[in-house]
Amino acid sequence: MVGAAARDVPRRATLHSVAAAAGVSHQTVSNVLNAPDRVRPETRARVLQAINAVGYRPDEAGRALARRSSRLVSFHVGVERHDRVSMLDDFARALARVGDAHGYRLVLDVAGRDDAEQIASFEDLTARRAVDGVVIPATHVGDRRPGWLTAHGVPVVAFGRPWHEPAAPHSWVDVDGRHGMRLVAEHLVAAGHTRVAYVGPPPDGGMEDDRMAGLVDGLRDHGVVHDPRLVLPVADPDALRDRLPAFLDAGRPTALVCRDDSFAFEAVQVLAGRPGRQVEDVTVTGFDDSRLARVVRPGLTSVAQPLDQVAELIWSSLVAQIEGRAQQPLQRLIRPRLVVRPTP
Amino acid sequence: MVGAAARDVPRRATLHSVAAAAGVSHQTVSNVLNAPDRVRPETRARVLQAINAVGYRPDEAGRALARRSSRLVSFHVGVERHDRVSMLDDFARALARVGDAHGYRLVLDVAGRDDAEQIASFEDLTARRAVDGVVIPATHVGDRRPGWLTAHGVPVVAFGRPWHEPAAPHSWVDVDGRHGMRLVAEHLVAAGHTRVAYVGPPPDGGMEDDRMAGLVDGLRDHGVVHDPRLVLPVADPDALRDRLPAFLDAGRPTALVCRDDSFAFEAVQVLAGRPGRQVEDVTVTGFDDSRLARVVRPGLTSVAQPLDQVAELIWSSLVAQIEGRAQQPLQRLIRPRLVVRPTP
DNA sequence: CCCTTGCATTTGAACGCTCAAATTCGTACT
DNA sequence: AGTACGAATTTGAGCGTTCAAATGCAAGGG
Repeated sequence: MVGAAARDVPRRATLHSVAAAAGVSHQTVSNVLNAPDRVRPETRARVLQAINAVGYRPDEAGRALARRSSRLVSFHVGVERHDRVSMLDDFARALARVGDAHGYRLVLDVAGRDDAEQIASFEDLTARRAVDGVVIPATHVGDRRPGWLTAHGVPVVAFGRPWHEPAAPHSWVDVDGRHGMRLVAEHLVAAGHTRVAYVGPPPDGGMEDDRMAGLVDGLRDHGVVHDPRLVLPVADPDALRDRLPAFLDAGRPTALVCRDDSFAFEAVQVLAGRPGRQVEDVTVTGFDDSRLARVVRPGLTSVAQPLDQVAELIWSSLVAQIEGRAQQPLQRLIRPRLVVRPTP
Repeated sequence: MVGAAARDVPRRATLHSVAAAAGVSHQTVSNVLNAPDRVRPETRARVLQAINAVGYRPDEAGRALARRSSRLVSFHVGVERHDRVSMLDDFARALARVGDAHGYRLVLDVAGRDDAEQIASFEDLTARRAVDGVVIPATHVGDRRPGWLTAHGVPVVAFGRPWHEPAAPHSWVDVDGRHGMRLVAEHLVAAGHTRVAYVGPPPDGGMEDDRMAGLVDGLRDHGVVHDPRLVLPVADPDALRDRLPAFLDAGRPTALVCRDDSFAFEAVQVLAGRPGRQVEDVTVTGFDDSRLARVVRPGLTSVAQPLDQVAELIWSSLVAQIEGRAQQPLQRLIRPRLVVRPTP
């Protein structure tokens, strides 16, 4: 039953059948589709009419084979997920949408437990010419993937800086977390806070340092000296449950700047659970402006990642690389904006 | 620079070059890969050796053209997102992972604002032979997409029942929400609850009715008659903020069964905000066992959708349809399980 | 000893497109 | 009038695979 339709149909329209119908050569039909300016307007109209009459659509496999390009890009994620709140979802959507406008599509590849395994997966994918390029949606300190891909001539753009090697020659886009945290600091100082604490994972030589430094710098720029004791290093948001209350009692901060929305969310929960105190006693801020930040109460002031812009940049570089007209790697830091959510 | 590697390489290994190296014909090499049992073990070993020596990998475009199948399946989502918490993420991951095991890959298609637009997108995709089939990750009452696809011979499996037309001939997999709610009811009755309220969107002739009915039936089966006044119909979780307090005061339920985790999450927030009362005074349950249910406090007892199993079923049917050996449509209801999270 | 059978392997033709080069044709230039 | 040019169009090859049919070859039956 299923699939029968494909067999019943007299025959699939091809470049040749359309050409015959329009009284031109197959290549003229191809030109009408791929380089309309090369064909005379009257001819073009006639061909277009024939195309519509038979409902012709170019076959992707034929195209891919002839142009040696699938117009497919791998969105590569590891098999395990670390983040409690996923931005991946919104990001993948933005990427797919923008890619469509460029004539490219996104393939979801879930493979590999670590860099080595993922690199093996890239090797396979590109050797089979299954994709034209790769998007790496998140990087980590010491990430070997972008380097491998670039070294092997595979078009790639990473979302995330090469922290360990700032001069790495591959393309990347990242959100300027430091700037984001400065915005948070500015906002808090303007609201009268002077005892501002930072909550997040300990320094890792990468993003963690960057975010915290942004806060400290931002506070300083607005006349507030950050007390180094007002830092609560916790690897995982879950740990806040045990450690946050004592931390609050010891330092008495009036604001809690969290490394991301997961930490912020957990912090809010802990605050809400303190007997005899109001959640609102301490202002909590997050980062990512995830769905969590939007639904939790009190609403979380958070730093929003401009995902559409990131997607736009990624494709512009990726397409340039794929089409062989990439002058130099794209290496761009994007300034996020602050989304202020006043406690109701 | 980029892309240079592809040009420098002497020449890409093909079926022919491997065949020449192994001293056999191209077809024998093809057989070693696609039908190993057709070739003598010694020959097979020799060919395999040649394949490894040159690092040959079959070209996907060539394959797709010859077998008229891309081994690509569209994961089709609309441009707008309705859900506050997305399971899409986990679901897409599960689907991609299982698909890989079947030799298929998932393409992320973000297109269309309504059924008609999405159908146009399907039409295009299949006419270009860009994909072999489609997965529809969520259906709605009156959904026209699965019907259109099936009528046009496009392999499709929907995640979600055809509520308006139970006998619809297309393939689908769904989670038995009614059963899930029965589990919730059973759990609550066992915990001693008798005044159990339901919170969720008003009846829609589909899933909404099903979930609520499951609760009512479940309660009855365990000796509790559900008071029809203990239903709070709200279209959106946000509305709970205004309406839940009065509802609680009026009916004094001891348990709040929510249509899904978004509602449950919102309910917990409202409960936590009530002056002079404990969150724990009322037990809240959710549905989906989303990330939200896992991180909110108190932990939400929720109904877990067995996404891996769903993915497994979807691919089994999809692949059967694609390969033309589908006997009859897959129409399967899966029983979810209850994840109990005791309030600490 | 020849013919059949069946297995292993080879041959050649698609599949549907794009690219590069060749051809046609009308126009302008000498 | 003859040639040169450029634009529009056509021709033919090639992309790398699979499928169907043909061939080669050894073993078994008459």
